Amino acid sequence: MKRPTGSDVARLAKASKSTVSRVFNGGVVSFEARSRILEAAEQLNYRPHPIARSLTTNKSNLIGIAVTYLDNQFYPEVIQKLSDRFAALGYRIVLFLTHGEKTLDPMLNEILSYSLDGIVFASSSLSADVAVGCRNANIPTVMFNSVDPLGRVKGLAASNKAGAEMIAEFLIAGEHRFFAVISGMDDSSTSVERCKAFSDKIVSAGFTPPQIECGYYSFDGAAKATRKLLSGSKEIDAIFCANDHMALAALQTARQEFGREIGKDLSIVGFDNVQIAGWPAFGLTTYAQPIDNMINRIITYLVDSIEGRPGNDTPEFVEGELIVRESARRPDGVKRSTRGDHVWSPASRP
Amino acid sequence: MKRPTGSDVARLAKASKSTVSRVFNGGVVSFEARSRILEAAEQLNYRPHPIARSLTTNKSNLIGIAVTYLDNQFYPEVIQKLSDRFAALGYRIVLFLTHGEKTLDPMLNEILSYSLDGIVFASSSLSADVAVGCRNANIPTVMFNSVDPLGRVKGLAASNKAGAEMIAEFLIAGEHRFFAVISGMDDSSTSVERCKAFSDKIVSAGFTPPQIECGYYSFDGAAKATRKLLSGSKEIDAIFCANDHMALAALQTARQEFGREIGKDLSIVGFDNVQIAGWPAFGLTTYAQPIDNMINRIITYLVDSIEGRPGNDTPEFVEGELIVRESARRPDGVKRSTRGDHVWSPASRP
DNA sequence: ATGAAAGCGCTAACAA
DNA sequence: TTGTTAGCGCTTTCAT
Repeated sequence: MKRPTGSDVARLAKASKSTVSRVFNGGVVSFEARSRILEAAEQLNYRPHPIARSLTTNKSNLIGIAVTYLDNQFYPEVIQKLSDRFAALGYRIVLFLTHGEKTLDPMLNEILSYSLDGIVFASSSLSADVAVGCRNANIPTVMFNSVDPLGRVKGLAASNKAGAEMIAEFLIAGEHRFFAVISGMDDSSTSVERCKAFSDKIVSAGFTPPQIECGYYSFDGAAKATRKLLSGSKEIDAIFCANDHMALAALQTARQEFGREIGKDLSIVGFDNVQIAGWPAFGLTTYAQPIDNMINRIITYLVDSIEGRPGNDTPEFVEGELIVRESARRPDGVKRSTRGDHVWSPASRP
Repeated sequence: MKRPTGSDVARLAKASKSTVSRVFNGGVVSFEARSRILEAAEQLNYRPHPIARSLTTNKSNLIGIAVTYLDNQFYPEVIQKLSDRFAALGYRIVLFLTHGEKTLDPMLNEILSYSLDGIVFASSSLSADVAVGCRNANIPTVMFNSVDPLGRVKGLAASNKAGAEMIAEFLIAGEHRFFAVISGMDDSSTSVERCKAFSDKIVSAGFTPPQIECGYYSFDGAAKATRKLLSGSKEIDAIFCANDHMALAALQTARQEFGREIGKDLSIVGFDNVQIAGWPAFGLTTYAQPIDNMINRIITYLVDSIEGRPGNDTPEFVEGELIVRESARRPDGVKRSTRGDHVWSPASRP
């Protein structure tokens, strides 16, 4: 009836608790004892109790992931991959879904309550302060897809600057003239970096500074921003969106409500390369974050920290590539990548 | 340096461990003692250790969610909602992402290893056996979106039969003639029920039995199925897909590769009403699962079970409604719902 | 190679 | 109302 304990097994196998423990932890145990214990365990359907174990080992084998909304497909993708990788290492994922709360204390408290072995903040719209709080509580912490501007906690992000600049160059090479930007949140380092780099490049190339509208990282927000942009007097022919989720909204709004032909009389470029971006209905040209690479580094950093090895604590930026599809007019120099999709880089210009 | 314990607080506050415990568990404590302890706790930055607590209370406050792929947007939505609701009740979600493994034992083992207070299996493509295993290990378990054909474990699903029948009637009323079905997995009760109910209705109305192709619940699988369907000799004018994820694939494939005008010369209907289905690019007509209602019941059942109250152990089927958009030719009788979208039901036929 | 004993941080009887 | 005591199930010295 009750869940069997190590003592039960010990008793049945005529061994001691310690030996039972050793069997389940790879300790040295004689062949005889081991098989007796294994058999007893089998018979009782025994499984070590992870919580009791955690109490002594001080390890929970739980990794937290904090994300905001899951409707931006980027995050489910990240969760999926993180979960797979961590599972292979014996860790499980505990989810902290937030809603962009501005009062962070209760949330921090929540997170710290669970004795996590590590946590990754995968939300570009969550203040770095919570991550810093975790860091200060000595739990291995890493920010994904955004970084603490003050460098107080490990961060890992795509090279927003390089990506946004490449997009600007791509659009310029594609002979666009009037640029616009749909930004995420004003307090998101990710959005700010992407938009600024894009604008700077455009301006330094001698074009009118892009009109910038905020899409609040949401579908509806981006749709609204698009309406504002396209109803204005300016003849915008290229929109850069701070992420794919918003780009998808912009694309559809422009197409359905303004009759624009995407990739012909209006180009739209996103950032992230979520799966949906490649769907036939969209064919979104976008900057692909090198997710696998980023995940690898996260895992390495976290596992190193958990196991007490010193990690590289500085924020890292990883370069991705521009995936060219149909949502933006193509300049020369688009090449087929080994994976079968098309890419472009300034260097590949003829 | 080290995390402070209840004893530390007790010492500093000149009280006993028990009193400290009481303070953090809503026990009766004198005002004086309480404030002394709270102050000491604050000063030491003390927080009860959940793992130690779990060991005595036998509650982990952890709820497992097992899902397969997250690229079907239905599941992120479910996770989001479950997480929100459970969070409000003080539970956290630990994620078990599977990949349709056919060897269930290691997975069951994994799940049972964590001492979860409850678990919800939210995957129509995962065998009921794992859920039954959990049930047998005495952990409150519920299947979401699928049920155990043998009724060994609590299940909660949309009324697949009612939904699929309604879709069939809808399409018949819309004067379609040649029907096809894209099914999920053959061993998924959900898919089987939906497809069978649809076919039965079509046949009993005197039409040719629908051609059925398997889409394996995946985007690519459904795209392939669509190609098969539309390249065939039959002049199919309506496709019912066992879920939205596949319907979205079918819709795009038919549109892009076969030049079909969706809602005009080819109607496509899905099942689930995921957010994306409502996007302008798709306007997918689909049967909406009453997710909130279902989630409510799951929570109630699980919490009741956890707290030792007897729950209703029989599988439940909840009725949803048919959301009418543009992907299928409309019969008469479509009405505007209070939420602003359009619905249809056989009863509303003129 | 094995066992005895201590203790992880907490809660829960019980006694006072 | 408070404190004392005894575990929860496990790992981990330390002897043997």
